Amino acid sequence: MWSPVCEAIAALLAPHAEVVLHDAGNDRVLAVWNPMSRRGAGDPSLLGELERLDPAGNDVYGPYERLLSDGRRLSSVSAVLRDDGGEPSAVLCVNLDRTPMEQAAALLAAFAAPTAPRPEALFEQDWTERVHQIVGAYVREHGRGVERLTRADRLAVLAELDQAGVFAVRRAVPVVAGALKTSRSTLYALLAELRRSRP
Amino acid sequence: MWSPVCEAIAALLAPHAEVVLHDAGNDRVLAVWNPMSRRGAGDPSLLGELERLDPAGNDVYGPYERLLSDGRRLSSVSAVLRDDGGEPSAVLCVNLDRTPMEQAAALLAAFAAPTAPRPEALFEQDWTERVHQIVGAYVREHGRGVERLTRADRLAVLAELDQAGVFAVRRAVPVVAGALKTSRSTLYALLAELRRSRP
DNA sequence: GCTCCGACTGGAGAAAATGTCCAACCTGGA
DNA sequence: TCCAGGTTGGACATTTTCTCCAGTCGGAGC
Repeated sequence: MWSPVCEAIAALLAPHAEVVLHDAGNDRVLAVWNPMSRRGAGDPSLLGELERLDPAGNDVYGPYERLLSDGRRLSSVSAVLRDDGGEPSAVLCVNLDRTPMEQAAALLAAFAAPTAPRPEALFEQDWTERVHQIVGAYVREHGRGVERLTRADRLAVLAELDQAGVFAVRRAVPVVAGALKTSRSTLYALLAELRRSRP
Repeated sequence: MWSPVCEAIAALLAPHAEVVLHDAGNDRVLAVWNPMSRRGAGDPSLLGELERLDPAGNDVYGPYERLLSDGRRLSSVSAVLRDDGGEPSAVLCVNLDRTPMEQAAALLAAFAAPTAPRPEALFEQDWTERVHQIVGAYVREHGRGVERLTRADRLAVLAELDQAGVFAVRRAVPVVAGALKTSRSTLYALLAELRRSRP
């Protein structure tokens, strides 16, 4: 039903864009045009996340940024496609490779800004939002709602969060526990495990 | 003695660069070429800072960034000029207005990155360094070594640090106290005062 | 020189936060 | 059904953060 739209979008953004269509009902990828990450009948769905992100009833998410495993950066937008009854029937994701533009920008920026320390760059004021972004990104990527994440998933998310320095912030643990819908206890346990494996 | 050099540099970087020559001995500005911030016989000197920043005996600092009150961004480098005896005799600062380049870069970057949340942008990993930068900038700007800052100065610096969210980081107070060469107690007192005036 | 005063200091201890532990409790699979 | 492994709330230990205070210091005024 939505295929033509997807194909058109894929064609329009031809060189570096991927279009993915998910089935909202059974957590499956329906089709991929111009694939960048290998996929086909994966597991994605984002209903869990959607509820959290969708208080205003807005059906378009992003553009948010994602990192491909090979380091390329994508700008992603997702849209919930609803059937006549207003129920979500599919989710459309468009991923645009940003690296080319970014390289150009970086080149120019480097001219303006010497190797030096960064601009004003104050501390992330609203790290709480940041936590949700990271968790949300993971959830979207893996198509499993927060409550359905496996232990390994949680470990992975924690690794990212830790990497991002979240736990250097005061009061971070309770917030993360909340975002991950888990208890403080468990979080500490996972964290310990994480640090044991890569200290 | 150094005037020709300064003049040459000023001329070379003509449009948007300022060159300032400080007397290292008596905390005075000797001369300014192509002034951007109004100055003439101000108070700058940075010996206090120099000692801290100069463990490796390197006499060139920066480029670091500074913010002009009108919002323009500068890339600054300073160099300690020594006399025959190896004693610091003057300090040369070159300030380059970065805004033009930056605007161009921003334009291009905006193309690559939609309005969305920022790139990777993880938490400042080394906020400690950051604290020193902020303090250092203030000290340089006001030409008074850390130990010679007035109460008001300290309050101002704290305001900046607080603004930058430093105190949301764990273990921040002792570090800041150290950087400000003051006691934890005093720091808490100042902080309380600060928050009382603007909560 | 002496006193007063406001600011600073180190240390003591309260309060809050962070981490650790554990027994009870799910939950899915043999 | 029972088991193993993971999770959980809560108690408790530890660490950090904050407050308080009595003592000190240095300058202004006498």
